[in-house]
Amino acid sequence: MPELPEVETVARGLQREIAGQKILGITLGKTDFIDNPEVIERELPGRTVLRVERYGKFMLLRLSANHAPNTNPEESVLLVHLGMTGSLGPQAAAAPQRKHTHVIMHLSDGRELRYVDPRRFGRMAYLAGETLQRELQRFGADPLEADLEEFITRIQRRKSRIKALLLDQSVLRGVGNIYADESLWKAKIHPAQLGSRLNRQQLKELYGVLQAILKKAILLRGSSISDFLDADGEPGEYQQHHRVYGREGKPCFRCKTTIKRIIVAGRSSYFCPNCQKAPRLRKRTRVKKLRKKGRNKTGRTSSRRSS
DNA sequence: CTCGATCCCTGGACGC
DNA sequence: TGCGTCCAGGGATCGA
Repeated sequence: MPELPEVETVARGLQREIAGQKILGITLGKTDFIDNPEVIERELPGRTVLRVERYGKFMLLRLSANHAPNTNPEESVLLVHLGMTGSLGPQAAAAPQRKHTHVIMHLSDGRELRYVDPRRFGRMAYLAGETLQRELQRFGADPLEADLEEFITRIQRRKSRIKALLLDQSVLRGVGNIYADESLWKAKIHPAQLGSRLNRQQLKELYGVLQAILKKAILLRGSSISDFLDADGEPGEYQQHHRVYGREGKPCFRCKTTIKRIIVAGRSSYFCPNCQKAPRLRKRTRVKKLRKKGRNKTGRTSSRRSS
């Protein structure tokens, strides 16, 4: 599942491999994950891939201006999200086509840039100008670029569970389930803790470990679980450094307590119940009080319906 | 604003 | 061997 380090790895590989290549033509398979397939077919041919960047979990293929008739003349972008199972990489034109190959870009050096995605949870879109700017503005800060103060502000101004905040791409762009759990374990913060209840020291710690973990993972070219491969078809190695993710039932690396899995924000969350203390829940206290006094001031203390 | 539920989709794990 | 069932999960959407 490509998150920030995996996408960074693929983007760097593509930058090295295909920057400068001209897209001569494009062949589409299934297109239900593409915002505007007909625009892609019209706009991409004739453009050169100037460079490849990462933006959160997206890759931005910066494209040259186009001078073909009836096309957008400005520089523009092909936005690619790998979803859960997507991959994007150059192949020899003669290489056998993998199942679930949905986009083939024919490059000027004879190779093909192929997008393969069995589940089609990915996304592809051709964007330019104002539309592109608006799209990019939907996302929060890059965790490797944000300074400590911005990180703290972004977490504290929302009142959600910290796990949900780390996964929310409008808060921070690029963090997914693996690196959220790994960071929370390292910082000894329970995933269900409210972000607004974390103190400055905890947030400083979380900020530091998140950056360190992401940087280390990038050095190791990401985590290859399920079937992640980089642009060269090579697996990453960071999965060997996971401390909690996917380790339900196994001993905590710090204290040997059995790692547990719960659902937070609709996602599996692995944590150590000893190192990462559960937040105090205090939601039912009002109900208790009312019951003790024998009355029902709000009329909502029971879930029973009157009709 | 935030929550949970639901959907998208396929392959892999598992049970019989 | 071959079915059926369940599940994973990033993100969009919807109703509460």
